Amino acid sequence: MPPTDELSPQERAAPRRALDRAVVVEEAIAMIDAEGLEALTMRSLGARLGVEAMALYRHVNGREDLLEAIVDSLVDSIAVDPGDLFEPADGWQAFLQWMAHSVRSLAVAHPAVFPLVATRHPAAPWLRPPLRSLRVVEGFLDGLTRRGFTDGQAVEAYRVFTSFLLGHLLLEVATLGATTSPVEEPLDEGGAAVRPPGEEVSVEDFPTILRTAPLLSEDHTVEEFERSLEALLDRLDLVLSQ
Amino acid sequence: MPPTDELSPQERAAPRRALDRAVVVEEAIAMIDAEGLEALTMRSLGARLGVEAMALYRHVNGREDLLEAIVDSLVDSIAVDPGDLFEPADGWQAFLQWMAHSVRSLAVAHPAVFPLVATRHPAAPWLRPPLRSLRVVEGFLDGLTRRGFTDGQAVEAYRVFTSFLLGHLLLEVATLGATTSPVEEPLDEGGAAVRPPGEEVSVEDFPTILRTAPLLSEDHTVEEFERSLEALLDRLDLVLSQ
DNA sequence: CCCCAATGTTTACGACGTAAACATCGGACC
DNA sequence: GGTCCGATGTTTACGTCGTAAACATTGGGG
Repeated sequence: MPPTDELSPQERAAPRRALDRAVVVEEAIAMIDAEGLEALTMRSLGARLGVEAMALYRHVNGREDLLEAIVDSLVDSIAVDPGDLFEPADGWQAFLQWMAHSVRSLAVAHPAVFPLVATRHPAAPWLRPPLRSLRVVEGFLDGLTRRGFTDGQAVEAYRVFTSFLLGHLLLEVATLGATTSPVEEPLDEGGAAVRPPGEEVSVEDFPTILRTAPLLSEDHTVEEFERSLEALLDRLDLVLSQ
Repeated sequence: MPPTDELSPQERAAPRRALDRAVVVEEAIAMIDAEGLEALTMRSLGARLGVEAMALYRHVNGREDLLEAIVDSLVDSIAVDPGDLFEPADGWQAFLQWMAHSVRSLAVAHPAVFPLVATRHPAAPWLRPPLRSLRVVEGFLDGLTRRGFTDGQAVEAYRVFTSFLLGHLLLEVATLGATTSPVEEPLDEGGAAVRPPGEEVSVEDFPTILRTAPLLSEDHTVEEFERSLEALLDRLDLVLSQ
């Protein structure tokens, strides 16, 4: 091979990568992870990539399209059963466990982006977050029907499964954001519409909360996820066997 | 009584109500219901109230505070067991059913606001959306402990209950938004980064989706909610009895 | 060699949230 | 009854946002 293949001058010194759609999206995700959703701005993302804001418009059709692409990118990283990893004989329970943990690891890896995945309107009304891509839904339904579910059962499982994932993971990333977030706000401030100190509400007025406070502040997100997943599988098992 | 008590001139002719925090918040909710979250602007809300944007700042500490107040207002409308409506003897199942439907009616009444309730960071990390007010949590925990739950069981029930409500209701309002929303976007547009027509992805490439499409597009949100709620109660029952 | 398509920049505009100074006005108090 | 004041709404202004449009640059193919 010819030696002309060496690094070109700007490849050596350039602190900025060549821009394309994938790079823009990837860097946007990294930025949200690092500084939060509200910090993602066309201008700031451009700056992060060493480029003016308008340069991004060559690769992305505006901010909305960028957010859409971010969501798509994350959802496409969900590992649906590869087919050769699990034999159908492994059972649908293992299959669903695998999928659940795949989605959960996505959420935990990008807690600040997950609310976007959860709340943006999907392309079709029957595409339910967080399993909101055709590829993933196809994999889900196919995986179940190949393991003995009827079409109706698979679709019903899709519905309860998405509800389960959405509820648990949204709450999990919320607590994650709370413990990691920049700083705890003082929650009070001299201002216009603040309550007069006489009628301030406080935890003191709620005896049951006060009593259970130590329990409430324990973090059980992980076990909770596992046990609720188990419960869901049990429930599906019951529905299947009748 | 003296006749000076009659309507003052501006009360007769004024199309705008007297402003205060409650009115501002109430009108903001109405506006979101009518035109969506992104249509809520300080300027537009002011216009709707017949007032300049800056007038709102007398009653609300900026946009963030307004959104917070909207969420608080909705959450405070959740009817927790009034205590005289249910006797403890009615059982915790009826109590939880009551609460679940109370929260659900809130979500259905304000589908465009509910995502706000679901995703905004609560005041404390253990305050889980959508049951994110001290009053509601106190009512929840007290209601259960007065019906035989231990503190630990009540707190665990709080966790699974919030996950359940969040997942189901967020998905329900999403479909509601999809069927009600202004207009279905064309989803494609001549533009920069559109796929070349050769490698367009389409539902046609996903046989299982294609086959189950009629099932997928059926709307079962109501029965799904009821049946999942039943399943959750059964599960709690099991945990209780052991 | 020249030209053009792709890529990034400059400039500009309107909408947004909000700080600050100003205007208005109805009741409390002497 | 006049005078002041606090509450409420308005005006003006600034910085930031998303983005349209025109322009500059540049590297590879005829």
